[in-house]
Amino acid sequence: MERLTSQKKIILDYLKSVKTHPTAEQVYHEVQKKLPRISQATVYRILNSFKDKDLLRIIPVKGTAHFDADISLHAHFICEQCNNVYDVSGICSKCNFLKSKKLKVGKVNSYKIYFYGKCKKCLS
Amino acid sequence: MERLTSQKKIILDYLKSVKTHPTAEQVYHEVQKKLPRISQATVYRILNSFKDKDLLRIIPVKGTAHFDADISLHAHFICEQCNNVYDVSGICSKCNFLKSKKLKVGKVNSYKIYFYGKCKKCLS
DNA sequence: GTGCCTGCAAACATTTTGCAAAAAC
DNA sequence: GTTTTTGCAAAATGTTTGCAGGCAC
Repeated sequence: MERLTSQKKIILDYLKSVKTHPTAEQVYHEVQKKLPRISQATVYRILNSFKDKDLLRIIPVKGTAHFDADISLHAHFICEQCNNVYDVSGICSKCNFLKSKKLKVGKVNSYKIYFYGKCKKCLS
Repeated sequence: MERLTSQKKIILDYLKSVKTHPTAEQVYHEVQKKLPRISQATVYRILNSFKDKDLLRIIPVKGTAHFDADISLHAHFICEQCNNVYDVSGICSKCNFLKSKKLKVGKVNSYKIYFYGKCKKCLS
């Protein structure tokens, strides 16, 4: 039976509370404020278990995983300058043909759309 | 001035010759057959320089970069079982609204579409 | 010959693992 | 009390870097 620990609660609460998409490192530093003795290994283990339970999605940015606890269908914008990740909603609903479950190459379970560019903050 | 070395030639030839999307490790092992003394560092350096010159695209699969020397606009299918990457053509041309250069969050330079699922080979 | 490029080894960043102690149930 | 989970440290993985020697020009 799985156990509900304060570490899991606090990590999930944190991820749900932010609109950004933090890395494991950022989760670790933020959660550390409430649990000073937590270790990075625990953060990674918990994030992986959440991923396995489909509680979050991973956005790969330059070889580093970013975590998104909003699993509703939406695209992401990745700033190539600051590496921050932003949500882009409304795009996926227009792409009906992306929803096809079969392709020549195999059976599709899911799809992802990523935009790359320069975010508002970095443009100014 | 940049110099044309046999390492660069052989790596690019290899990437152009395959329809798969090899990792740096796979490039290294393949190129090693022709250049037994090549090092992994050289492979990484050359792949990075090709990326900077826009000769190839990177497809991130579970934290590992796969390299695609076909830079024409196309989507990718990633098999969640064997981690192989396949091309999906014809999809992007249907997504005209993805070509918008402006989003609320910033200025778009490019976009990518990834499908995830189980490939033909792993299904059978 | 000059200066870019390579090979080697070491460093680096991110993530995973083994294990004993601690916490959840 | 039993079993899962944690913290710590070490290892594993993927990638980058410093530097001396080698090769392209």
